[in-house]
Amino acid sequence: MSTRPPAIDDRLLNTAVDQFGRFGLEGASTRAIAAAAGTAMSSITYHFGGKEGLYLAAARHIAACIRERLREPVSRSSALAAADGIDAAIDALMATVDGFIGIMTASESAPWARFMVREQMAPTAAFDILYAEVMEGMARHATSLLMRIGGDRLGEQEARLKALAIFGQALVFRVARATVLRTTGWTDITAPETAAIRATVRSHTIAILESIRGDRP
Amino acid sequence: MSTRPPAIDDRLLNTAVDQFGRFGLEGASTRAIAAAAGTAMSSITYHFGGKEGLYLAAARHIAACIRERLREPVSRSSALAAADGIDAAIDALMATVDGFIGIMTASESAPWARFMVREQMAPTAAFDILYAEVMEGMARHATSLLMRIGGDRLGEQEARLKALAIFGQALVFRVARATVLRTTGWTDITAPETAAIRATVRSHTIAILESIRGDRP
DNA sequence: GTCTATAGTCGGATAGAC
DNA sequence: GTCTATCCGACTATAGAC
Repeated sequence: MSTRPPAIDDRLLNTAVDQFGRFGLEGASTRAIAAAAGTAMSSITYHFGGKEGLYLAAARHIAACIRERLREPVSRSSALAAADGIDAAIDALMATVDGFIGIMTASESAPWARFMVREQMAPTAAFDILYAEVMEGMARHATSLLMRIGGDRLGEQEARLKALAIFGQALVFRVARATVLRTTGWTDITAPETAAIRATVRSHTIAILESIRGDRP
Repeated sequence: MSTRPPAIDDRLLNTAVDQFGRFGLEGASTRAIAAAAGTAMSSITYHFGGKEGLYLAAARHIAACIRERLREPVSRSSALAAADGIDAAIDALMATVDGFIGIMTASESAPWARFMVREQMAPTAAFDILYAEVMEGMARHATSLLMRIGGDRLGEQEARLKALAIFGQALVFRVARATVLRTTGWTDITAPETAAIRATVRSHTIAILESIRGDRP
């Protein structure tokens, strides 16, 4: 069985992520989504039960795409984290941050991000899906690594805030994309720009982690 | 002249920022905005020429609010930056970051952020207004301070990326608010939570700036 | 499963009363 | 300046042909 002709519900999901991300649940129109997916509007009713069902399915679709994209960095990070010692924890955290930078700079994440940020700032039931499937795991993983690095000098809540701030350094390059392009003069973020971002965020993160390590009494 | 009863166009602007931020330009309805502002829909036509005019006016309104809120931190930072030396530049940058954290944690920035992030990820003419009035100045200011701190070891483009990443640490606490609340267990971000965020971002930023200073040959 | 046709609601713009 | 009344297009949902 070839995978060439995408099933109609797959095409609906992809266009739904795009349109809902741009215009929101009430702003997007099922007419436009169906038309862009090359089908009739009533297909949405048939496959997803209606507009809201399609919206939640779009959230699950995004979560699955991100998990797929994170699979390799996460397993590499976990392998590194299996070793003992603070250096292993640092390497593991850097691998996770690298994976996150990869997503934030990839062009495919643009529609995901529009959808997700909307949910972050005005959450609906879709946020529960996204949090449980994507954010929670990353936050837990990064927090536990930071606590290993910080030892007993670092409380769990402090570690959580540090993890959020560290990821924020990469998040800005997706979420404030228009400002990034204007200030840098870039027209797009491709391989060389990603390398520059990676170098910046890596050096910052190393500086932050060294300062945690250096905080020992 | 008292300022007590807000003029109808002021009420329209505030509700417009909220509704456009939540639902976008096409998702929000002028009927709903007018109703929430306590007036007739045709007032929007009269005062702003239509839906699009109101949208651009909302962007200008946000820019004015943010500039007002940044006035004091910016002048403090500029005063600190007037002194010679790297330490003065570091103090000035920290003051700017502090001001930015203040906005990102303030509850009043929630509607501004919804509107602005939407423009960042799918820019319209409103982004030109926001960039020119708000982002450009902050980016330039922070970049020039970073170049003073880095000396000739730091290129302008590097400094720009560093500025973006540093601000990203604070941005995440507004833009990924739902995730922040879930992972920390907080129900809101008020004074004590802001203090914790401030401590985290300050310590990270100092570590980053020290690493730049330490990069000298 | 996918389509067309239809019903009922709500959208923005505009004209005109006051 | 602010309101009400009206126009017409676009929306979601649903019924039913094939």
